[in-house]
Amino acid sequence: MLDAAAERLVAQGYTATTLREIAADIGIKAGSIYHHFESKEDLFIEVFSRGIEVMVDAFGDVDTAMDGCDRESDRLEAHVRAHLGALFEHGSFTAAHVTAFFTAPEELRSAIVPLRDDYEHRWNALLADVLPELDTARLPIARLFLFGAMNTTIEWFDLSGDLSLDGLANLITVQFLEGVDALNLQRSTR
Amino acid sequence: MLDAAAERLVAQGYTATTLREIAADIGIKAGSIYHHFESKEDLFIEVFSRGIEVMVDAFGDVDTAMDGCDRESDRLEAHVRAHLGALFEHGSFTAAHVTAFFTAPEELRSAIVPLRDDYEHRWNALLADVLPELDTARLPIARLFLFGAMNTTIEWFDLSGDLSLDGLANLITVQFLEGVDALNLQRSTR
DNA sequence: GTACCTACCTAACGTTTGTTAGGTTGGCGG
DNA sequence: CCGCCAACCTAACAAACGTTAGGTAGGTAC
Repeated sequence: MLDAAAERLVAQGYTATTLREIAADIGIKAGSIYHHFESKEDLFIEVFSRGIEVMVDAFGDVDTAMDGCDRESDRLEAHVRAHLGALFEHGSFTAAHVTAFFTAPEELRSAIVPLRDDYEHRWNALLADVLPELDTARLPIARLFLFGAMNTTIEWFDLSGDLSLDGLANLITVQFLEGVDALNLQRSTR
Repeated sequence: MLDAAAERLVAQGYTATTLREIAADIGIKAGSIYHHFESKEDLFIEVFSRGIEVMVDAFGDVDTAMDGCDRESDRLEAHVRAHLGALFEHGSFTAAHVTAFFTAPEELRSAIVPLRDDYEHRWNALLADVLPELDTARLPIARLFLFGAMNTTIEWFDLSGDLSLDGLANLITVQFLEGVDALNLQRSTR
């Protein structure tokens, strides 16, 4: 049911997604939803929360897996790959969060913001490690540029296309670190 | 009236924006809207179209103004500045387009897509000029990364903050061309 | 077997939505 | 002064929305 709600969110946004649709998707009636959640808002708070949860978990997994890694650029790329994985491989929760978060009412958003902030702080810390040369004042902006590149991929990237998620993560990382010309040098990825 | 509709779109998305709200914003009643547009869909097609129009015009202006420019990076930065200007300085049409386009129903979107494609082609041509070294197969991806960085600024950039639009355009451009470390070297902008 | 609980259903409620038919107003052209 | 038309209004319409009250089926506990 949360899955169905997340998928509808991605396709239609918050207001256009109706409880009757979600109920129909999983073969029950709209009223029955209220046995599990207090309201529409309550349901979608759970969906958005899981969206961040998936991201945070993926981030944590990479942190432990890459513990003894000395090449900082590889560590960054692994995290980029994990973020993209959360977007495309672990259900629609994260995708729903990224696409539909700003279509949700203000009260709902403010309940989610603390979780978002936590995730952003992790990225700030990571970037501070990977880019020790970078002026710390520019760090949040660098993160926002990177997030922009990563998150807008849901509007165009196709998992079944010629480019794999590994390849995409590699391209995003090298462009971010070394600039657009570095896209040439990369191994032709699949 | 189109302005009011665009502003509501930015704040609330397509479905959450009601004709009664728009009417109230400009001091008329909901039914009167139908004297100017055939339907809600019709009204928002016009809003989205103008959003692209503003971008395309801004792009064209820079093209003529930068005609005799020899530094390609300056030309790119001017176009980035123009795109950001369309987002933040010329009403809410472009902002509405970027934030709410995917919250609109499919039929409406497909009416707008040709205009979008035209604008994207102009950017592809520009990037091909600015980056002659770049493998043409990577060109659309480079554009998508750049668009990602530019368009997500509406979620965080504040015109009244410490960073000016000129400064932001400069930061985006150098990060795009030379990588994140180049953010350090830039003049501290205002 | 009785009590109970979870998971669902039916049927409606009040509200809001896009939309429409028909009426009113004010200004401009002749 | 008359006719006309654009711009607006009123008042309602059917449909769809989130939500709720009350009922039912099936399983588990004792």
